[in-house]
Amino acid sequence: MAIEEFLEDNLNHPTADEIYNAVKTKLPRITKATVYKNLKVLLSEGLIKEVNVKGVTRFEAKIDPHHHIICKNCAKIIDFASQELTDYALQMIRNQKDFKIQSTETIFYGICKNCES
Amino acid sequence: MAIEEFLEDNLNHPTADEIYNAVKTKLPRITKATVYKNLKVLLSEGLIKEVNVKGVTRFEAKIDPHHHIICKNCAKIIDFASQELTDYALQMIRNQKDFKIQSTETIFYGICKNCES
DNA sequence: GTACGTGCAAATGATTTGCGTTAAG
DNA sequence: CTTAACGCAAATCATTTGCACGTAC
Repeated sequence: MAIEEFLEDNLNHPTADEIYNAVKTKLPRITKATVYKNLKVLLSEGLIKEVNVKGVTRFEAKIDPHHHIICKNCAKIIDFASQELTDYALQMIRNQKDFKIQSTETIFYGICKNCES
Repeated sequence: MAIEEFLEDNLNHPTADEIYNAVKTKLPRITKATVYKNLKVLLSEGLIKEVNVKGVTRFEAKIDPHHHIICKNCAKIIDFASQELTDYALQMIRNQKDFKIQSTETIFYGICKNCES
């Protein structure tokens, strides 16, 4: 189980399948079911977070709140930390009465260096 | 096909399944495959947008750029229009060099009135 | 022995694909 | 006739579930 955490720190925003393949090199007998079960546990413990892009679910080790930049072409994700932006967004929404807001995250869509040829 | 668009305007952020059920009352012989095919066409034409929450894909008629407030409990989504927030976010990211940013969207997570009992 | 995490295989659910049919120009 | 959209059934893909087993306390 600690194996998952280890992996989370290394790769950037892998899918469940990518995690499975990576862990398999260390634990050849592991199955996807086990990976999913552990991801679920880690999620419920708040140790990791899931991000959804174009219907693809990816996971990341949860550090502090941050934002994401996503390539519209290859779906690559990079983090963008900015407490300032978080604060500003929360400021904007402060008098929303139908929801009790708990957190916020901004997503930027664009094309990464690799994909603009 | 125009039927889909019609629906998009009415319901708020329905899933493919909800769209299917709604359209079926008008066109009883329609199938999910047709709904998916049309959703794909509308997406590629830029007439609708998809939003992903907790692995659930929802669709909305594309109007102008806006943000979303999502209930962590029931996954209900409501829109939050704020050009000001959009502008601020783009301002924050302006000297990002690895990505050519095209758009941005902020998501707020919270609990809706209905779900806080 | 009791409980928990595992591997495995089967089940589920969403989305996609292939294909024969149909309606419109 | 030709094309594009459709309905249908089967296929695919991600994720989940049930269950029997082995290890640790």
